[in-house]
Amino acid sequence: MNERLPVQGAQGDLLRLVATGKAESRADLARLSGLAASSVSLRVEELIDAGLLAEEGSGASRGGRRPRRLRLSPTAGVLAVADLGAHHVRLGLLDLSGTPLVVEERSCEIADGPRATLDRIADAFDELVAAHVPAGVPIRGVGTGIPGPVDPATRRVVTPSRMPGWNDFLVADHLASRYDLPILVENDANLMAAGEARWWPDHENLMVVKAGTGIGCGVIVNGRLHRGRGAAGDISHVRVRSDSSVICACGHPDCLEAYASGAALMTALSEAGIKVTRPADIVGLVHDAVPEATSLVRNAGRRIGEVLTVLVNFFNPDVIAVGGSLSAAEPLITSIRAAVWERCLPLATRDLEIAPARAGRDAALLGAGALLLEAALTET
Amino acid sequence: MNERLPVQGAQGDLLRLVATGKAESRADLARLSGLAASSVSLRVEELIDAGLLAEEGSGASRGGRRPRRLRLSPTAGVLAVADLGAHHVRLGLLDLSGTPLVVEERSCEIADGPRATLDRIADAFDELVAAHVPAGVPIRGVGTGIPGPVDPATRRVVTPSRMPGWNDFLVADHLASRYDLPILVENDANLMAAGEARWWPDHENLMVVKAGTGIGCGVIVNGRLHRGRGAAGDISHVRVRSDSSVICACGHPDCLEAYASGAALMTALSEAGIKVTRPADIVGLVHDAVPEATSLVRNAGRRIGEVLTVLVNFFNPDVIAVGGSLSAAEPLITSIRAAVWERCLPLATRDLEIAPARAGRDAALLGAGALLLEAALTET
DNA sequence: GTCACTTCCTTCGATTTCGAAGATAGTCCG
DNA sequence: CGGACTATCTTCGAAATCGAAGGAAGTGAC
Repeated sequence: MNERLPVQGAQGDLLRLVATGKAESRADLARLSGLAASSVSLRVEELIDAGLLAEEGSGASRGGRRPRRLRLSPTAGVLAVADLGAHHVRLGLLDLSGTPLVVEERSCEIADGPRATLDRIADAFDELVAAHVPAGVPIRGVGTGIPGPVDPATRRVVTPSRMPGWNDFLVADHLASRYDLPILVENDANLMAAGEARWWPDHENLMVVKAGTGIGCGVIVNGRLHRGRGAAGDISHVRVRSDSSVICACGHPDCLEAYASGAALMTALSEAGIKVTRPADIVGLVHDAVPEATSLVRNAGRRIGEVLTVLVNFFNPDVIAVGGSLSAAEPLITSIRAAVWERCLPLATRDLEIAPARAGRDAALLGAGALLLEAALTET
Repeated sequence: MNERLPVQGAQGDLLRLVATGKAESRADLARLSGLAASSVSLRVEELIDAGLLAEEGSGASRGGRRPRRLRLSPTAGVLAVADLGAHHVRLGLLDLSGTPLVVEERSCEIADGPRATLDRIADAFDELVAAHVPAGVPIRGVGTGIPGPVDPATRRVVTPSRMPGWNDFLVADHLASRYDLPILVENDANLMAAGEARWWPDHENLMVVKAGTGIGCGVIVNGRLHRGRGAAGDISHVRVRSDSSVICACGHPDCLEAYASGAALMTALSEAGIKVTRPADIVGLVHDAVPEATSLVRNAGRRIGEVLTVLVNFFNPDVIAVGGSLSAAEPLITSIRAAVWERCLPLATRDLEIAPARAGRDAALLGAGALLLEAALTET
């Protein structure tokens, strides 16, 4: 039921191109892969025989013979992916092209420790597979997002805050003891960035900011996730310019998170006598034009924007995609834009897009799918 | 006399591995290139026949037969490289492995405009070639560094400050009219980063800070220069936290450059009645333990370090190499280190090295050589 | 409809690349 | 100094890849 993908050599590249939607025909594959058309035909033949690809009707003509459209076979396999939060886990099954077959959310206390939590996720995977995957369709990979830093070398959780019992835990090894498959363990903001990247196909350098309870950020460089030492993309503990002085949970004064995160805004609102329980409530207040909320969100956007100016000058991204529950509040993005436009170098902002994230709520799951496909295709 | 490198297919990879010093024998090449040992032998044979590689004695044994050492043939060709400053140009000839054959500095006013300046460089190249290159050894590429932003797509100079007449000038095209060869035009800090990268062979992610009259920075991601839209790496116009308010030449208040550049330090020293004419003079004052100078340098280091904290958290480099004339002042690097260690996330600084640049004065020329070799090997 | 043209895909001989086996040339140790 | 071992490099048949040519299946103009 669980098998590694039986691909070798150039087959992997071709399968990837079809799975990511970049190629739909043998001709596309020849153009994009650099292989000779004849070699492509041979490999595609093998992939069809292996049950990984399928021919399905024909595509639109580009002025000549219509291409025979290639698709991933529905029996090619599924990926089991999860995104772990503090009090719940979002999980689902994807086909190899990253399309969700089923997604659901379950409650789950991360404070219960890694073993209990991961077993809970694995049990949920088993249930979903039993309910939604026909017999004979194998699982090809298992992945999960973690709300804390993950060392890319050892794939263990390192110095997480609010995750008691997880420090130095070898998440990948524990999952590997249950699944003999490619295993992905990655920071949740990084997964979100990887998922978002698919929606910006012609853009090589992205920053994806997640504005929710905390402030996360993932970076795509040259189309690939930049991990650094595992903390890459962190912007929440940058010092902001401020008159007063607030000590952040990390011990340093005046972190961005202490001023502009959903948690900080909720504290400020409740001090003003306005009751909110989730960051999404703030969006509602902004839509209802509650002045305190709008002003707070605008302020948060300006602060985030000011931090981004440094990074835009340095990194010159093509796109800054803003996601997370707070991103639905329009003033947030508007004021981020204003701060960046005002202060950055013209060359850096010339073609820069600052826009709401496109991938939606399942961004992290989609990102896990994208990275898992990559892992399944290269590690053979 | 000027010819493109006659390499095709896998030959390029092999030549690059030898030129960059990563491989010295056929066995090295087989290991590093992923090709079969037999294929490597065939290609090497061709490269030797083409006069690009040469066999030279044998290397050290690793417990078995000694390898036959491969070297670039001295007749393989030379690269002509320059690094343009405001009032002078440093230029030289390198062999294909990036070793300087001759380097010299000439005065040259960038304000004379692009045509006069570039022709002056090209004339200098011709003189150097006539004097130092035996007949029959071809030029394989021409490159120059520019003290301003270069659009990587069109390779034209964009919105430079202090370079009258250069805006939108197509530097590469102008050089191409004189040399039918691979042409490189790149920002000088980027070249310096590319040159420095060779001295940190096992490090994939570098920031190279150039602390001189101005403050430049180049970024190496995954071993390759990150260009962004042409301004990537800029850190000089980041806003710093400050009580007073200084307007920078760029029009914005409190840019890092206005506080921590060599130019700013010189202004502050002369206001204190201490006369200096070049940033290097400041280093002398620090060595002589002049308290005003030491204090200023320490302050500048702290400010630069504070900006770097943001970038270290975000980018997680393996190394920050500090070069430029000011970097010879020890307190500069010490205080950069202190600021970064204090404020950054532990995961980001765990194995981070902050060290003086290793490539020396010719870093930019070496970088130009490295990038030109790349261009000469891939563009065929 | 037919003719010129374009794109898609396959066939087939030529070329390149591979990999196993072997020749070559060392080291290390008793 | 001889034998076991290791690493380097080459030889040669097998397998993969290529590219030119051609068939298949369209579009668009007249």
